[in-house]
Amino acid sequence: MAVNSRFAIAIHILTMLDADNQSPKTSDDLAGSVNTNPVFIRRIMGGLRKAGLVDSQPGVGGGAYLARSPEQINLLEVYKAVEEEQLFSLHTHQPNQYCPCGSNIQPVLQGVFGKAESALEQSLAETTLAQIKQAVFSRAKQPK
Amino acid sequence: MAVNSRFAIAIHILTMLDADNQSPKTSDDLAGSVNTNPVFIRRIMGGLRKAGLVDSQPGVGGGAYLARSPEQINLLEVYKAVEEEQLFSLHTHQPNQYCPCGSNIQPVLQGVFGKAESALEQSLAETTLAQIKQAVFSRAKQPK
DNA sequence: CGAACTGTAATCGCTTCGGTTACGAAATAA
DNA sequence: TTATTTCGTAACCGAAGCGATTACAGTTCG
Repeated sequence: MAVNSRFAIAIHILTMLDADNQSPKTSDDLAGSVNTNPVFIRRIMGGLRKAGLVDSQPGVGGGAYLARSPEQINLLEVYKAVEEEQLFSLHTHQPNQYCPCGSNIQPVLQGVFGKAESALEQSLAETTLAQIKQAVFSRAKQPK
Repeated sequence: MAVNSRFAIAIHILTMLDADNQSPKTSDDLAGSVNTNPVFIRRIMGGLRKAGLVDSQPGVGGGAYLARSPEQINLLEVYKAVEEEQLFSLHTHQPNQYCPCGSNIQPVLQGVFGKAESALEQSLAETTLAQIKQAVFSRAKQPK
């Protein structure tokens, strides 16, 4: 597991909010569907809120709800909301600068890694939250 | 850092081997350029050997060398030689099967994650080891 | 006010990562 | 044959990240 589970959980959460945007969902409700604890949900929600994807309200009857229409949320935004670091690691220690290879390989790696990461991100950008909900609930209606 | 540094190190190693394929390179030589320890190099070499990208020989004058021409090695092969797991993690615990969302979201996620991972892999497949060497050593010849 | 929420900090056990030591096997040199 | 060099692999260590859990202050509603 290279990319942690927060991304998958975030999509799960947003799909739940999209499925019924009439009343806010508590972190307890969501944790019940994800099968984890409410604090983990609220931590992920923090990133989603900073990114402007959800809002939430404390107090009785409070909870989280989508801040935008699901057609206007794509998976790349969700990804960036919960994953900050760049995908590929370079060397943990700086390579030998007296070696012609060691002193020049890192910029070259940055180039190919950046290109590959862009390809991944573009793929994620092609799917919206609305499409996810549609896929999930059309599966739900089918007989197993 | 999501994808560990082994991938970057593997490319570094292979570039070193490509730069001079006349005599085998010891894990000590390579560790000196990467700036790490020889055991770590040999561990990575194990994956590259299993994938048929390098061969190695023990004993005096031994070491590692490319098993194929650098034009016939692309970065996707290197990636798969050193990274086994799939890129995106799903839920750590199975989601609630009594929730219509929880019981259907994982296959949907598999779909979009697989598509994104394929886009990344295709991008990696477009670059060969020969191109990496060319980029590194054309940089090395330029004045800083 | 009291109950039901959120937001966040602190801590814990587990796993992975990379560094290190150790040692047996293979190949060459003398 | 013996000594030396090198690989291959296992074992262990410390550091870091992940997700679970407890705790608690702040906010909102009835």
